[in-house]
Amino acid sequence: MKTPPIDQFGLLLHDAARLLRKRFDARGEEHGLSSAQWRLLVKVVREQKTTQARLAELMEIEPISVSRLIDRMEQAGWVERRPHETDRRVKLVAPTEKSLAAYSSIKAAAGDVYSEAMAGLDDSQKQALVSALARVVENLSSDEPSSLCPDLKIQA
Amino acid sequence: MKTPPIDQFGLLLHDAARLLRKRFDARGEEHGLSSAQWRLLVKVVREQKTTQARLAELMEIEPISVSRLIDRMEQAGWVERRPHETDRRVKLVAPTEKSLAAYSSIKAAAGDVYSEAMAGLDDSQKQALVSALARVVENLSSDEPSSLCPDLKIQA
DNA sequence: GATATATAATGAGCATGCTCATCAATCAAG
DNA sequence: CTTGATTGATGAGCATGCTCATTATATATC
Repeated sequence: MKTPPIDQFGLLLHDAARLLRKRFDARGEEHGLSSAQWRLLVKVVREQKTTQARLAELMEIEPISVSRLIDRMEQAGWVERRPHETDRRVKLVAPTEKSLAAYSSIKAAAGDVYSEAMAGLDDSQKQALVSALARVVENLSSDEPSSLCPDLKIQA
Repeated sequence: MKTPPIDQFGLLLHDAARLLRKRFDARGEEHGLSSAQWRLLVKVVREQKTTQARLAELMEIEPISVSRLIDRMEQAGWVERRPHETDRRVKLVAPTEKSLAAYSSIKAAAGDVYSEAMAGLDDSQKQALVSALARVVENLSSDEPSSLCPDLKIQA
């Protein structure tokens, strides 16, 4: 296999993400959690009790998307929505016992899928891949679409 | 910024793809083509006249997804569906004049977005990123979900 | 206290992917 | 020729993201 041209970047990135998601969801039949739900659950477990707005900020998606995700996850018994003590606008999201019990085994499954995805790359290549992706995310997360920020360093 | 741990791989890949898509679609207001439609249009222009089944194979997505995409793209005047001369099951998809006229300028816009995404990476890092992504796609495209194929080489 | 603004969550509706199921047309085996 | 399997396209319905708009509550300012 030859090294692909740079202009395949978008296609490759898109396909890799889609295929990884698909693979994870296929594995997910064991636990009944989609990849999007898994990403959210990781945040919820780490934060213990969080507002939906903070989850949206952490995941860098829109609050409405969090709302829909939590709708389904609450339905499936992965998380609970509880009222805030003083601020009645807020709903605090907390993991259920079911989530905490399944957490480590799902984490292991995620690790397996990542290993499959990066099979054949050595450790330095894996590290370079993850670092480069982090740089891409950082570049594209900027508020100003045209700011190229060439001075930022990824490995500083 | 520190080098992120490997277990952020899925999150980073997902976010990078989503942000790239979002950035492209934002740029797309100039031409009225979404990133998914752009991916399909590239294939259609290259192949000139193709069946939807072949497009699905090329894009590694399901035929039904191609069908829906083409529904919208035909509506918007980017492609045409024509009957096959002998096989009445088949619909041949062809680019319109509008597509051919806009092709190069949209391609340039895509290149701009890729440049933004990979800003701050030097040429060898970009090449390594694209190669690694190609390897990931190859790993995950395999029919057998558990085949790790450790002997395949990316740069051979 | 009254009013204006900001924030948290969500409703409506769309795009892009998926699975499962269906229909029509073709091709292969007898 | 007929039966049966395969293939090309699509319908139904779901998940995950989005934008735009709305509702309810808090907070800041006059």
